[in-house]
Amino acid sequence: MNQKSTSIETVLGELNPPQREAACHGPSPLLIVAGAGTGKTTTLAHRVAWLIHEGTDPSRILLLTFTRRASAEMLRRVEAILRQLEGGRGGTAPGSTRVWGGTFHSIATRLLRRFGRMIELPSEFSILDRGDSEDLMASLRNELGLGETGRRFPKKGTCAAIYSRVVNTQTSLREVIEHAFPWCAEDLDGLGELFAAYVDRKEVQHCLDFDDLLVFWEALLDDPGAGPAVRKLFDCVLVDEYQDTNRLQSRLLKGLCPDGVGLTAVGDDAQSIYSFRAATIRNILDFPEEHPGTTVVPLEQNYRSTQPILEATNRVIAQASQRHTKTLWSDRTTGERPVLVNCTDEDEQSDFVVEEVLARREEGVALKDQAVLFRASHHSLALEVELAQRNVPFHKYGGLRFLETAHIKDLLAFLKLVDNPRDGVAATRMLLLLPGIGPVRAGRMVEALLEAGGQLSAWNDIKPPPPSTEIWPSLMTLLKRLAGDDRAEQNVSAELHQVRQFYTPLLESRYDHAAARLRDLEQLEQLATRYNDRSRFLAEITLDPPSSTQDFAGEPILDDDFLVLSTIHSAKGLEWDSVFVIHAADGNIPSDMATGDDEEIEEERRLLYVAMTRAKNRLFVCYPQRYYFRGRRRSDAHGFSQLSRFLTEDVLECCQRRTARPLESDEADDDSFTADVTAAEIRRRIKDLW
DNA sequence: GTCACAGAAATTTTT
DNA sequence: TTTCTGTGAC
Repeated sequence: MNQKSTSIETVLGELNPPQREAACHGPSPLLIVAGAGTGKTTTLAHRVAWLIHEGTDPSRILLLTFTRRASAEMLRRVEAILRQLEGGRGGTAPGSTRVWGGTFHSIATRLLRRFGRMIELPSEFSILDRGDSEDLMASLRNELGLGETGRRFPKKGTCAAIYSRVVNTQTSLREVIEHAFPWCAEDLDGLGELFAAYVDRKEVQHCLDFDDLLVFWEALLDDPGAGPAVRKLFDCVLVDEYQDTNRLQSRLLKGLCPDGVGLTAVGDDAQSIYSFRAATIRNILDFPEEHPGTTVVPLEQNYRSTQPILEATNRVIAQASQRHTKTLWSDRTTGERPVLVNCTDEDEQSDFVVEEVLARREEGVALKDQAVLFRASHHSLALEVELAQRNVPFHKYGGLRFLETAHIKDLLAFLKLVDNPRDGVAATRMLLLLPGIGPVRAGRMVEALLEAGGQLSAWNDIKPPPPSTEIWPSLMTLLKRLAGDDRAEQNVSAELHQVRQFYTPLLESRYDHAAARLRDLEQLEQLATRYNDRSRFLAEITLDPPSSTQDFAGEPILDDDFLVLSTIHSAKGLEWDSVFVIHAADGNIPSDMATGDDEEIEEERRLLYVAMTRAKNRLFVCYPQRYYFRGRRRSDAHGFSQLSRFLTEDVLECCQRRTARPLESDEADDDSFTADVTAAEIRRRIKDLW
């Protein structure tokens, strides 16, 4: 006993006073306002460990995080602390804490599978990812004839975005359209009709989309039977990244902890960057009113960055209009000031980044400890080409996911259909792969399937169109084998293998670069070897898709070193020794797509703030002065850009300024370079004569 | 009904 | 560069 309390003291001794106050706070509601790099993860991990140490049953703790990766990291640290407390006397093996950890969506899935029946939801449901929702919207739009009004109807992606916003903000369709999608005002009625059909169809098909997971979780909490049962599961609920939750999510917390007892939220209003997903900064600002008796603990000591970097980032965020004021400070007072890098164009920017990254590596900073951050996924394309040419390994996070590529979705459609034969989205996708089957025929076949209550045998008597007569029986055999009872001992990977054998010839006739795509399929198969439960595999891969190609490769090789390329959104919560923010020009940050109103612009400011605060020791902010308009006839057409409006004089005072062009180049080099440009220019001008 | 091709249009961030 | 829409052949 005595020895144990000594060691908890030692463990807590690693924390500064506010961190410690937060970690050891009692059961009343707690809001930790944690600035960038202030040891938020450490504090939260210590809090969980402290709760367990104080006697809370780990399986009665719910830890909600933004990604599953964040959840895994947090639990790993909790376990490490617990092991420390036990003095290595065993007991806390990795993965043994049994804390409920995951994203809102994955926890929703678990709860709904278990309690869904109490609100008349089938426990066997499939999850539609964003692309699936869009596909369903598209086919319903055609069925309803909404595209035939002469004017063009909003695209499927826009429809899905509007729908999701309505659900997540819990406001009326009219309001959402007026505020966020004014150009769709004329389609108000059509959209209403479409959304009604969408809701009905999901019900018939036993499918839930991402938003449904949250909506039905709330329904569970509101239900007189299920609500208390769910609430009874948890003594403590902790939420990370609270600034990026939406109204619906805050209501879920209220439903879980109506009186706020056992509730902890952690976040930083200055880092709220997900309003496009209906996240609202109001959640964190209003938390104390929503949960009376809240203790607010601010964390302001930054352990990540040097003071010179913080000075610049503090000035970026100081211009924000509404925020919970806090000034971050660090006792790492020495260090280089951030560098503003002036590049003539994008190629020079890429050059600069590659050179500088390699120079850092020479100094002993591994590639893995360096990152290049950008606003939009395509901003890194030129850099990717340059890195590939110079054999610099890199991983890219964010942007188009592996799972969203057509061939992967094709392969998974077979499995999804077998898993839930009512899943019309999967069925349609699969059927369209067959020659001679188009949207009309596929629609009829799906209808027949649904009428038969999802019995695949409904297709036994189908007469396929001539081009598919040969392949049809083998498809039916495949589906029956996958759906058969003897599959109990089958690994998901083995199932995928069977599908792949059937699918390969279809893929080869349908897509270019078949070899590369087939490799992807093999990797997916590899990934699936860890799963024996098909439903779980499908749910997990949908809710938490592998975020980079490399994630497929299983265990990372230890000496594998690579540069990180990431969208700013995907960089949330992470940190690197050296950070390069590229394309810091107006139009990119803030994005031209997001300068509609002041709130959007404020969010773009926070985005730049998030990017810059990822850096520990070195920070480079690059901007190309000139952009070429690619693709069109005149290859020399270009425009000049302005430095991002958020990098004001005030901020620049804290920075060094540099040009990307190497200064050491002697005059001869300079001359030859100029001559080169001139020759190219002359050639272009000659071409322009035609 | 399906498919292949052509031309036009749009183009962020993600559970 | 991808995605959508329209057209015409089978």
